[in-house]
Amino acid sequence: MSDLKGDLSEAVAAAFAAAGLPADLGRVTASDRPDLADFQCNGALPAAKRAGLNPRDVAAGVAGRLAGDARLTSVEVAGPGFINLKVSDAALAARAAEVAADPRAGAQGVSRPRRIIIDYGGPNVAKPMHVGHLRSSIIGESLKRIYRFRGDTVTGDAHFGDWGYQMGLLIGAVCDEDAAIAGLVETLNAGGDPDGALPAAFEQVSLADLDRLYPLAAAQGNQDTAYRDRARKLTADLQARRAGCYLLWRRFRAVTQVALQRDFHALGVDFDLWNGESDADALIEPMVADLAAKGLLEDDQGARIVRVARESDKKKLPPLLVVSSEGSAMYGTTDLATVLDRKQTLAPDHVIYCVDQRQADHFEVVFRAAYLAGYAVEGSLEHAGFGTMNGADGKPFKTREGGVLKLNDLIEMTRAKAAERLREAGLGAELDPAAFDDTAHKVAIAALKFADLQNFRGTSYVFDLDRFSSFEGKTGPYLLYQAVRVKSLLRKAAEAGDKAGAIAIGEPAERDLALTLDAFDQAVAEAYDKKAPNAVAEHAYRLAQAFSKFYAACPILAAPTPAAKASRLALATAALKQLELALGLLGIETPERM
RNA sequence: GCGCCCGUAGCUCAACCGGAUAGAGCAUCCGCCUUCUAAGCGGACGGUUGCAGGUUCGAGUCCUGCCGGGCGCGCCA
Repeated sequence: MSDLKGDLSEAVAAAFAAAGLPADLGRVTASDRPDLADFQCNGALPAAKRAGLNPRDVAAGVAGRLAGDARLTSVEVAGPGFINLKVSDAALAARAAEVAADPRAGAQGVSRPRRIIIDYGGPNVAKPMHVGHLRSSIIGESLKRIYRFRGDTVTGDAHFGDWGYQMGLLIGAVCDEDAAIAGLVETLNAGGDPDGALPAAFEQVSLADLDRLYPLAAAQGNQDTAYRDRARKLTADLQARRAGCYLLWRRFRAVTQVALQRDFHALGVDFDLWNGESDADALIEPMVADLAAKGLLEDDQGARIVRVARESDKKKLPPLLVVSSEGSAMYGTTDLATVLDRKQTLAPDHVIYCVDQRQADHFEVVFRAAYLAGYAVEGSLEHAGFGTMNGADGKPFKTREGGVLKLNDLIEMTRAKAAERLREAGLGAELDPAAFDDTAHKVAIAALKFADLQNFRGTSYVFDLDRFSSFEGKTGPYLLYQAVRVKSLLRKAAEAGDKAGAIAIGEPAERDLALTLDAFDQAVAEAYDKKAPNAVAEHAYRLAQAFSKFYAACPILAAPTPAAKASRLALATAALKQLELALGLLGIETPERM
């Protein structure tokens, strides 16, 4: 089943071909001028250019061949050679009925499903998530759902940062602060069991400790060479699985995981794999040997590297640093090993890295090394970068106190506001406490996610607390509100025994709603192709808006005739289904009432 | 210094291979609840798309230069 736009494109393409013109120019799009037409085709302009003809004559020739199409009420040539199409109410009604009957609400799947991995470029161990982490999880989750919806087999991998220098820094910092721990680490390093039980002293280390110590240690490492060298050595010790470092690291990982799981769960973000950089560790040694065997590895300044620069590069890319002069695996090493690991375990057709745009160069280096080594097919690794979230001053977001706003605090803040708003609306008495909390949570998450996802992934944007916790206008709660109004309507209709029936289109608001329902497939396809969930967000908003206008203009339960009531109930039902599907693709859930 | 990205309404953001009159929300102002949830609907106001050239029948979109901002550039991740 294809949408009206697709059906009309076929008809217009056929008319182009019949007129001796390239059929691919017969592409139909939604009209830029809704006052003049429902759909348009601009293909006569380039066709005329190629053939050296007058574009209006070409357009008129094509229009003449479309005159008999029963779906069209008018075909007109306008401006320099646009072909304007108006579709009949009957054709719109038929399409709306298809959407109503389709579990996918009119959206098609891909013709050739692929195996996809989405790498969320996860947060680092030892650091609580702050608002900046919203983007990768929200965008990655939405992409995962969009790809899955279109028919691909998708694996989402958190890919935590848990295996680098920052771990060595933290081990050192914790030891400096607690002599007992320092002693234990030393003793265990000398000959303990890395897979043994955690010493009680290690259990005392909390996430708050790590959060407090990390920035201090990082700063110290930047200016103190001896401090840095010790951290590097501890990193190497950790990677060599010396028991003191390794067991302490396991504690770091555990306390971080608890907080991360809480935040991800609150956001409705779920990973199929909770892997981290450390999970690729076992592959590193054989991989290094393999790279050496393939002649890709060079010694340089005490480190071992793979050169990836090309003659054609505008900018000289640095090499991939595989083994540091300390013998440690680097960021790029684990990333490359992860590519290899995935090839062996999941054999993906395509991998999408949903990571901050600033890491574009890093990924280019890793991807090239992977292609050189034969760990991935050229072009199968893709960095879908996103922009940074800034404060009003254009710099990364900070609270008034100067610290970074923690994600959990943002969620709680927004949830409290949603609860207050729900109480004002009188739902405190109507819903039991559990349902009330659940609703407040859904409203808050919708507000946060939609505020982010309505922006194109690649743009950096200004984080504005008021906007993120706003419930009016182009916001998540507005979308939920429209869905909830339909649900309420359908409950009342069910009580009265009213049923949905054949769809008829008459009122302008009904036409607009039907046309908007038809545009869902295009929005999903665009989001898929461009890795841009904002296309779905935009469609969801337009649909909600079209429904709200329809709701205001066309009485449903009090429709003038039983047939009109049945038709409008069917339209409302279809709108709800598509809206909930679209919201689902954004990772937003709809409550029953609000 | 080299490279990448960005500059659109007072603010925050959109804009489908280059198409018609560049769209939303917020803010401001004016209307609409005795009828299905007013977290809503209707209307008004708001633009030389940073600047200057170029390509094109047609440029926010492509090319060149300039101005302004962000980011990256081998042992952090």
